[in-house]
Amino acid sequence: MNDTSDTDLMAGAGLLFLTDEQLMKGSEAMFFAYRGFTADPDRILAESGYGRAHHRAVHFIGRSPGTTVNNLLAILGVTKQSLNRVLRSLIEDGLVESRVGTRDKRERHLFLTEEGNKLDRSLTDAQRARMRAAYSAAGPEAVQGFRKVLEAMMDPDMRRRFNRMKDNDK
Amino acid sequence: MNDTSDTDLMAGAGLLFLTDEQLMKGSEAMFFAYRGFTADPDRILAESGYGRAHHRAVHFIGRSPGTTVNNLLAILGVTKQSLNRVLRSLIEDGLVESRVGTRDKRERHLFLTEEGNKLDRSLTDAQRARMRAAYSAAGPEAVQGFRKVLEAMMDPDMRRRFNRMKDNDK
DNA sequence: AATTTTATGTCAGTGATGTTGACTTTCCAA
DNA sequence: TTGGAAAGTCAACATCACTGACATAAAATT
Repeated sequence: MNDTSDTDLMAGAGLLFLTDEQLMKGSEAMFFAYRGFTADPDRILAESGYGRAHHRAVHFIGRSPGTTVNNLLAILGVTKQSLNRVLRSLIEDGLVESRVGTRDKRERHLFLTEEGNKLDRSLTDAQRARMRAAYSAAGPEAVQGFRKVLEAMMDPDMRRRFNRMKDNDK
Repeated sequence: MNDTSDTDLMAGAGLLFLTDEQLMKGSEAMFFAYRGFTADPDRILAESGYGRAHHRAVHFIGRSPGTTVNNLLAILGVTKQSLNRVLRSLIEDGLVESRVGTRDKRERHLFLTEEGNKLDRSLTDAQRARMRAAYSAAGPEAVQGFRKVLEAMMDPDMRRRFNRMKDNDK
């Protein structure tokens, strides 16, 4: 049933020995790690009555103030109907401000209010703390490898977008 | 261990120089990478009329044949009501078999049927292909680091469980 | 033997998040 | 002026998660 084919052996500039078992463990590590990754923000969000979708919207608006709805849609990879529901609640609750574009009045530019910034900061702080702890535990070389693999795992479109988003280290 | 390799990332003994910006980029990389990570299985599942919850159940049953419902609950971190809905549909569709325990008749031991194995394989193959591609692109040292950071990012309970899962064939 | 705990299953209700489809309003640009 | 892009809205629906309440059976404990 279980093959131990020659796919275990990858030849090339860097020789890579990867068994199916190692790849499967990698997948599972990704699954469990992502759970840990979202655990702290989820707790904070639950208190505020928001979910992960709100977190993502707040995060990327805080990261790129004045971003348009369309841009946010592309980053988040959801439908405008789904995003609209989230944005509406954030705007109603006074966490996000939507300003009609000056150059193109069809566009809405999104900004965090002071209250929105407060939530953003508390979420970011929590997530940063976990990232920092994980990085510290794993060591500096591990961090480089971590980032390289994550980038390689993205869909090409998202990788391009990711690398265009802000100044890259490494 | 070797603390002298990346001076731009290292401070003294075990302390990392990590700017908030670097940590934030790490978080975003995690977010985008996870989207890529689930993209291929999601496509396959959509054709079969299943979701990620089914994927996870099928995966871990395939990985540990004979596992109990309770064990699966702990691994997946969902409520029994949520898991039950998923398991019921998988059993009804003939992908999973539930056998009453011999030693403890309260327990149900879960197994994949031939059809369940087929779905599991197609999902696993897709995810493995992406993992393999990402690993190849990132290089062998990166893979080590990737795994180390992911493990450090897990909640302690899950990390223990993850590391205990290695040879768990029951 | 009686009671409690454990393991599982089920029903009902709720909420967050996502989808498609159909439509309107606004407004830039050919 | 007309076509189409951008944004918003509404309806309907699916998935997946949650809580709470309850049922059943069997193991464990008293």
